[in-house]
Amino acid sequence: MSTASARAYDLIRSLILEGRFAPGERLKEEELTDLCGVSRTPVREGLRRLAIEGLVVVTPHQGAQVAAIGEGELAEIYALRAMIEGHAAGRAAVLIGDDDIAKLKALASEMEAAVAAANSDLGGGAAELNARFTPANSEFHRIILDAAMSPRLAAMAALVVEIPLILRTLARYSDAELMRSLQHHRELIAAFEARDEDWARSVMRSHVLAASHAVVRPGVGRVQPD
Amino acid sequence: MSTASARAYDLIRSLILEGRFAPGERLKEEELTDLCGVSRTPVREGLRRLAIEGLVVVTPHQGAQVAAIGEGELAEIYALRAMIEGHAAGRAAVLIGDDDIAKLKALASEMEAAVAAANSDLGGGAAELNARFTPANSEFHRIILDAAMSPRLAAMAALVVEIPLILRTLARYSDAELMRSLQHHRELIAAFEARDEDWARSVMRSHVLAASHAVVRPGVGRVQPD
DNA sequence: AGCCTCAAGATCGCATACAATCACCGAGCC
DNA sequence: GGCTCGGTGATTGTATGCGATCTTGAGGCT
Repeated sequence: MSTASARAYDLIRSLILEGRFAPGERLKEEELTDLCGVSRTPVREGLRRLAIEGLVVVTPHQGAQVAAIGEGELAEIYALRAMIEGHAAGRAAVLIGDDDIAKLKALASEMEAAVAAANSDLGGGAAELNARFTPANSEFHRIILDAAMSPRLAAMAALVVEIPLILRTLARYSDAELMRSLQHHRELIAAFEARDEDWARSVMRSHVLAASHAVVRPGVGRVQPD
Repeated sequence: MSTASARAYDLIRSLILEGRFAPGERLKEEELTDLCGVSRTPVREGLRRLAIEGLVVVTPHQGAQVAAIGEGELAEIYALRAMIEGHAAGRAAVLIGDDDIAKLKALASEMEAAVAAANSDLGGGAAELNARFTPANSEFHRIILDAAMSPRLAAMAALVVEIPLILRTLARYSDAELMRSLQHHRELIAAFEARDEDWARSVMRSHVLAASHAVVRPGVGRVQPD
């Protein structure tokens, strides 16, 4: 059995990423104690860990609150993400194995299918798209990150890949942007098969920066409607 | 008064960076309790934080041990550091204030003086050089990182700037390498005064990569003399 | 009316006690 | 003789109690 700390961490993290807590909302330790079914000690440990990962901010004697991020910060985060994931893709290009490439292909197909289903009138639309696309997309990026074989790089990525997820940004993508994203995935796979480090890095940078512009769009999709 | 957690964290971190603990050495919580003068709870918090920063590794039910890093990992860490600090220098070039530039100049002078003193026969040599140079150098890099005004970037930097310090790498620098390092500092300041983002990033990358080659030198300066 | 003071309640930080787990070691068995 | 299997000690993980600090609201003062 895993430790209670880990379970508390996972649960709180999931709740935040699912949007069950509003950005800026205060997280009281006793509340989380009830939710997690463990004592305050492991809850505190999980909270501190999340704080270092940037999902919550803790101020001494004031407790923790869900991180709230502004437009400017989001743009900066995407710039960092382009740098980190680009680097990872470059390393992955020379280190990745054929089995992982096969998995990436399957995930790319899954994402394409998800988009096709949503575009046909039968599909449920944005919600269903999100449900199918997002997990595959996350897995896609995770495989690349793991292939880079650098725990420190992975730790850095953790600092920037999850924040945008809080905002559940997918729904804002236009059709053209989604298509471009799918093409990036295929191009990335091609770069991996060619073992071309520069190509892979470049495509990944494009992929992330494109996503950035789909998300930090002035006046559209504000986090906190006012 | 600061919290006991913070003090425990600072103390353990200092001890590791000073080399009081050998890489790979196991850190028992009760030992640290005695050293820090606080209870196990804040010691544990500090340990977990250090684990995320990569200075120690903790395995469940097995406690913490000082991170031991190999040559390959070190090269990878320097590559990451070049990326991170290069990015930071680029941002800093457009954001830094004149007061910070003045501080950088003072620190550059201090480092030059330290090298000059060590090179003259009066100076105590490598040990004294280390004592004067290293703090000024750390402060130099810290100011640039702060000027970038990005807490996430700072968090990433924390993952890679401290590891090389465990190995106390300065003593291995040749005279030529030290001179080059000093020139990099001056060039960086020039790039800041010119507000040239690309120039600053490029110089910082050179600075870090040069340091990398001074450290990960095959067969020279092994961490654990055997 | 607005601001400051201050006390009560709530919450966090730390210390300590207890429970769970692991490593080490010796005895027994194949 | 080597291997496996419990027993024991040490160490970590978790829960809880107490003191410290912050927030909040009411009351009085300017």
